[in-house]
Amino acid sequence: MLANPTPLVNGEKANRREQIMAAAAELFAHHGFHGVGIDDIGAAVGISGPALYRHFRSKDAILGEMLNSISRYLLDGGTARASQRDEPGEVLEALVNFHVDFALAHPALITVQERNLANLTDSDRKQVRALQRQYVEVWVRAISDAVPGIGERQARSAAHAVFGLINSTPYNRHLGDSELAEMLCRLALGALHAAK
Amino acid sequence: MLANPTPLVNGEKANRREQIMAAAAELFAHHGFHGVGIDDIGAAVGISGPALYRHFRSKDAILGEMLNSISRYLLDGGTARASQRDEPGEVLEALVNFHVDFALAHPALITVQERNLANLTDSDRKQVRALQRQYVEVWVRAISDAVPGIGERQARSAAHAVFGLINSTPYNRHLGDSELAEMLCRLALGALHAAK
DNA sequence: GCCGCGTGTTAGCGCTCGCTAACACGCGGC
DNA sequence: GCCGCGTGTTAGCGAGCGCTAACACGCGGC
Repeated sequence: MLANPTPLVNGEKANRREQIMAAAAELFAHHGFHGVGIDDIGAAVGISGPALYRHFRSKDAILGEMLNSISRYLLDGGTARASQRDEPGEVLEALVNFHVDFALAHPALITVQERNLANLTDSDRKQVRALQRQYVEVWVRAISDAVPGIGERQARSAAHAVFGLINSTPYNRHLGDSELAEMLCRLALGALHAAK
Repeated sequence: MLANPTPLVNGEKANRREQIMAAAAELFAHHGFHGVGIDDIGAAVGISGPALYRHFRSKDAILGEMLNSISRYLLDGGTARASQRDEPGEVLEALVNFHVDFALAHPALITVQERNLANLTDSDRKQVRALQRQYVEVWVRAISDAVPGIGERQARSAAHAVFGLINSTPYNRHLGDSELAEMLCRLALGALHAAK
């Protein structure tokens, strides 16, 4: 699954840029952007610090590209799934499944995206914010359609809350992957059905 | 409400230590522990950098005391509320209300506690982790009692997920406080009732 | 009236950080 | 066979960090 033309992160046979981004994601998730040095990232992929500048313009650029590709992946996946279904309940369920799958497969990316927005360049942050806003809009529409009588602001709040629920995967290592996926989907849908 | 003998954070007439911790919390929440300098914290309370060392042994100590007092506040409040009720459903509801109130009143503290565990001293981290574990246990017991047939591991997972849901307050500024509180409580309880 | 103490200041040390410079080296194409 | 290019190395820069040192100053108690 998630077999991408330009794989988001796989850390296997990926080219150097992707290998670096994967390693950086783990480090940023654990220690925070400012807590990770250029040398740490280099060491994590078996080269030494300054060699990174053959692949990225700066340390900021690594984070920028990382958050941009995460946000774009979520937005593209979300809009695709939302447009493939007709039944409002099915759209919501598909979105929940999609987000849960991502959060389970890439907890480090979830963590970085949640914590490190403030460390982006102004222009990078603007781009990422725009993508995130659009992704939230997909959810807001789906929730508004599936939960009769809910207001738009309420739907937006519920969306953020459910993101928080699903994005708990980095702290949530007590169940097997498939069991956890099922649990998170059930909790998310249970929450949304109680939203109004 | 929250009228504490040793107020957690109030930023008003508090003594210097608490004033500093409140300012540091906001800064850490926004920029991350390593993204905030001693001079920034000083400036935020109207004194200059090194003067902080009259009140705290080190920058680490500020974070350590902050996270410790948050964790202790949650644990104490949680155990108190859990022991004041008998009906399982009421216990859970009281815990949800308590956590929601805290998350709404102190979004910056929520953010710091979520993101900066890794920046603690080893001994501080050990203490905080222990408190957090106990707090989770309070929830696990409440969930196990209120949701018939749920396993302990499932209850623990659900607890973490609901923490994520409630702790979305830092991103969730679209509703008024009381409306948001009601929404979060409803979502949290809706999720928990769907847990099994 | 002085002294000690609590709390503030500025200067500056030592270290680490992001990043650049200068150089090394293997490989594919003419 | 050489040359250029992609990708790596180490040395070192300037800036910023946490923290200490040395000093200033007002206030309450003897």
